[in-house]
Amino acid sequence: MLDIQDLRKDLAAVAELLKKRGFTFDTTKYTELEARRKNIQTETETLQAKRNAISKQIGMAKSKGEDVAPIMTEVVGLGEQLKKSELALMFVQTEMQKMILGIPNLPHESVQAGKDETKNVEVRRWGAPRTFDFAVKDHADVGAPLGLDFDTGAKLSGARFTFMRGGIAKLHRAIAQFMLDTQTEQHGYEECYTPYLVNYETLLGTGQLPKFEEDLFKIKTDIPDDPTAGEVAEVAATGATSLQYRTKQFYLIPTSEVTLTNTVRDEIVPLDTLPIKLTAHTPCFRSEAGSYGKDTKGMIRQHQFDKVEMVQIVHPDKSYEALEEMVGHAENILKALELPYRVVSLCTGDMGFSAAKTYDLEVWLPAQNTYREISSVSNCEAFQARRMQARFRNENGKPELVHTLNGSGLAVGRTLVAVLENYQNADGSVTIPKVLQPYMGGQEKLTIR
RNA sequence: GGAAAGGUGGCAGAGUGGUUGAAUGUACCUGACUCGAAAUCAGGCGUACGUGAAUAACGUAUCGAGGGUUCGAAUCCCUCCCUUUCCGCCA
Repeated sequence: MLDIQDLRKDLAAVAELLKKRGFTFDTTKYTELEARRKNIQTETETLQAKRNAISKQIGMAKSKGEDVAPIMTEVVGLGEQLKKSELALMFVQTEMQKMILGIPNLPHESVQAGKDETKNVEVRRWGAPRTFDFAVKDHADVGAPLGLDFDTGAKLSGARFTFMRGGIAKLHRAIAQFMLDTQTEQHGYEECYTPYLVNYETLLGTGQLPKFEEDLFKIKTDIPDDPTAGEVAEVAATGATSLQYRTKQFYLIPTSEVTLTNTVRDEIVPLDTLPIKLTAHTPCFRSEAGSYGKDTKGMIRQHQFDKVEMVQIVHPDKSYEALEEMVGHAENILKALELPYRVVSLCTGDMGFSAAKTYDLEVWLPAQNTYREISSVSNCEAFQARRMQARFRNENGKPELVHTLNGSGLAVGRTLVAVLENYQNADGSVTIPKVLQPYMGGQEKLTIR
C-alpha cells in the first residue's frame, strides 16, 4: 500500500513512477473520489460534532434535573441525516481503499525501467558452467531412475505434482536441512515453524490479496451451525434441506514470506529488537494460474514445492543494506553447493507487486543451457508494513513503519533440479555435493536403483 | 466438539447508560529538590484520520471485531473472533 499522503501531495509523480512498472493509475477517478471523500467526511464529522454537543447538553441538564424536552427538539432528524452521511462516507472510503490496495509498490530509483525480463540487468556471475564430455540429460531424465517419480505424482494429484522416493527424497531433505542450518548458524536467522494455512488478513498484509487470489489455493470449511431445538423443528416442518453454515476460509501459503512477515502485523516493536531475522522451511502452494504450457516437464514449476525463506524486518534506514546482505546469504548457499549462478537486478516491469527492488539469483541449468531463477530477494520498504500496520518505536518514541524484506534461501525443488543436472555423471549416477554429504550419512553418490 | 470465565491505554486494573479518551497504580518524559542519584512533589504522557504551513490548534473515530437499541454506549441487545480453565476427541 502506498502512502496516502504521497498520493495527495504529488499524484502526478506517483502515477509517473507507476507507469514505469507498467501500471496505469486512473488519476481522474482517484481525484474524483478524493474530492467526494473530503466533502462527505467534513459533512459527517460536522454532524457528529453537533450530535455529541447536544447529547452532552442533555446529560448536563438531566443531572441538574432540568427539563430536556426543548433540547430534544433540536436533535430531531439529526440521526437520520447522520446515518445517511456515515453510509455515504463508508461507501466512498471502501471504493478508495479498494483502489489503493490494488496499486503496486513504487520502484526504487536504482531500478532499471523496462517492460519485461529482457530489460533485467545482470549484476554479477559466479562459477563457471561445467563442460560435459557426454550428452547432458535434463533433471527429469537424470532423476527418474533415481526415484524422481512424476507419474505417481500425477496419479495422486495431477499435473505439476511430484513424488520422490529413496535417495532423491533424502537428497531433497538434505538440501532443505543444509539451507536451514546455514541460515540459522551462519547468517543469524531465527528458525521458525509456521502455519501453512492462513487467513485473509495475513495475505492482505503481504500483498497477495485482494489482487492475486487466483494464484492461491483456497480451503473452505463449512462448519454446520449447531441448530437449536427450535430451528431443527422448523427445518423439519418446512422440509428445508439446508442448514446454516459458518464458513471458515483459509488459504494455503504461497511462500512462508507470508507467515514470517506477518508476525509483526499490528505490532509496535521496540527499536532494539530490529533487525528481526526469521527463516523457515515450508512447503509453498501455488495454483500457477496463467502459466499453462510453461515448464510443463519436470519439477521447475509445481503446485507444491519446498522453500527455505529469509525474512528481515528492519529500520527504514537499513533496508537497502539488508537487501544486499540477504542476496549474499542466498548466494552463499549456491557457492557452498558449487553451483554456477548469476545475480540479476529486475527491471520495473518484472518485479512483484510489493517490491521496490528485487534481485533474482539464477542458477545454471546445463540441460537448458541457461540460467534459471532459484531465488528472489526483495525490499518491500514500507509497502507491506503499511498494509500490516507493522511499526517500531523510533528514537523519539514515536511509532514508525518498519521496512520488510524477503528472499528465498533457496527454493529447495529447484536446487534439487540444479544439483541433478550439474552433478550428473555419464553412468547415470549423480555426485552428491560435498556440503550435503554429512546430511546423507556420508554418501557420495546417488546411483541408479 | 461440550461447559464455564474473560477480552479496557506499554503493563496492571476500576468502571454496567450521561460534561469518560476513560479512575487508580506502574512504566516513561519534563520540571523542582539534590554535588549527583534515590525518594518525594508538580505537570505531561495512546493511536488513526480530517481541516491546516505546522511534530500548533481544533474536530472525528477508537475500551477484541461487526451490527443494533438510544438524543447519548466501554456500559444494554445480537453475531462473530480470540484467550484461559475443565471435560471429550485426536497425531
